[in-house]
Amino acid sequence: MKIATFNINNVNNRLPNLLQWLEVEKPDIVSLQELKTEDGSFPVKALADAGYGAVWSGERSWNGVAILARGAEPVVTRRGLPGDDADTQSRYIEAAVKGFLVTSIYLPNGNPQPGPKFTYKLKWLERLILHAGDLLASGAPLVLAGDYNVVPTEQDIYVSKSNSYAKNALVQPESRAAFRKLLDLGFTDALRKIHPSGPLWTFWDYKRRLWPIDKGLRLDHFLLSPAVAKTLVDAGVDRWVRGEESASDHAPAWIELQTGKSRKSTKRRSPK
DNA sequence: ATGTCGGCAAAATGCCGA
Repeated sequence: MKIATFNINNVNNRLPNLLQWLEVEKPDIVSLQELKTEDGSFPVKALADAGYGAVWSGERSWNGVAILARGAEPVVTRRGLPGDDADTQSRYIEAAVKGFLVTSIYLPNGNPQPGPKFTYKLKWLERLILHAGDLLASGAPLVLAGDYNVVPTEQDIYVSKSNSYAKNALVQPESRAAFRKLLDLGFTDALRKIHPSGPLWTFWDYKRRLWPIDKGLRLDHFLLSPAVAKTLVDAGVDRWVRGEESASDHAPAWIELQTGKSRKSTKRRSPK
C-alpha cells in the first residue's frame, strides 16, 4: 500500500505532471494540496480516466485540497478543520479510504512573520493538535498527510551562510514547537522513521533557484497513528518529479505500508 | 537584499501570496 502526498501547485496547470506521476508510480492513495481551482473546475474526469476516484475541497485561486484513491472512491469524513467557523479557507479534507482515515492538510504558510498570517498559522496548528488528539482517541488508523509548511528540525533545511530563511514562518521556534507537540500526542513522523538523518527535501524554492543546486526543505509530512506506524516498511520522495518541465516547487513524498496483500508478495522472494 | 512564478484587478503594469 503506497500512500503519497503532493503539493501540486495548481492541479489544472500541472495536470500533465500529475497524470504522468500517477502513471509511473501508481500510488494507491494520494493527498493533494494547492489545487488553486474552484470545485467545478477540478479535473475529476481526467483522474477517473487515469483510474482514480477523488474527493476535494476547492477554492478560487488559492489553497484547495483533495484525496485520490486508485480504483476506489474515498468517503469524506470531514471538510475543514474544526475550531473556527470564520475560517473559510480550503485547507483540510479527511476521508475514509482503503481501510485508513487519511487527510490532506495544507497548513498556512504564515509569512510574512511576524504578522496576522503567522498568527493564523499558529492558531491553525493549535486547532490541528486538538483535532488530531480527538482522532487518536477514536482509535482510527490514521495517516495525517499533507504540506505542513513546517521545517521540523535544522536537518530539514539546507545549510546556508546567509541564512535567508531565518525570519521565515516555516522555521520559527513556535512552528516547530507546535509540530513537536503534534508528534508527542503519539504520532510517528514516517519519513524520519525510515531515514533518521540526512537531507530529505520535498520542496525546492523557485525564488532562489534552489532545485539545480539541490538546496531544499522538508515540508511535506506523514504522521501515523501507532498501529499504522507498526506497518511502515518504506518511505521516500519522488525527486524526479521536481525535475520535469513546468514542475511544482514540491515533489511527492510517499510511504509504503505492509498490508495483508503486500506481505504475501514480499514472502514470494526467491530463495537465497 | 535579491531571486521565481502565477493569479488578480484593472489596465498590458503592479501588487500580492507562496
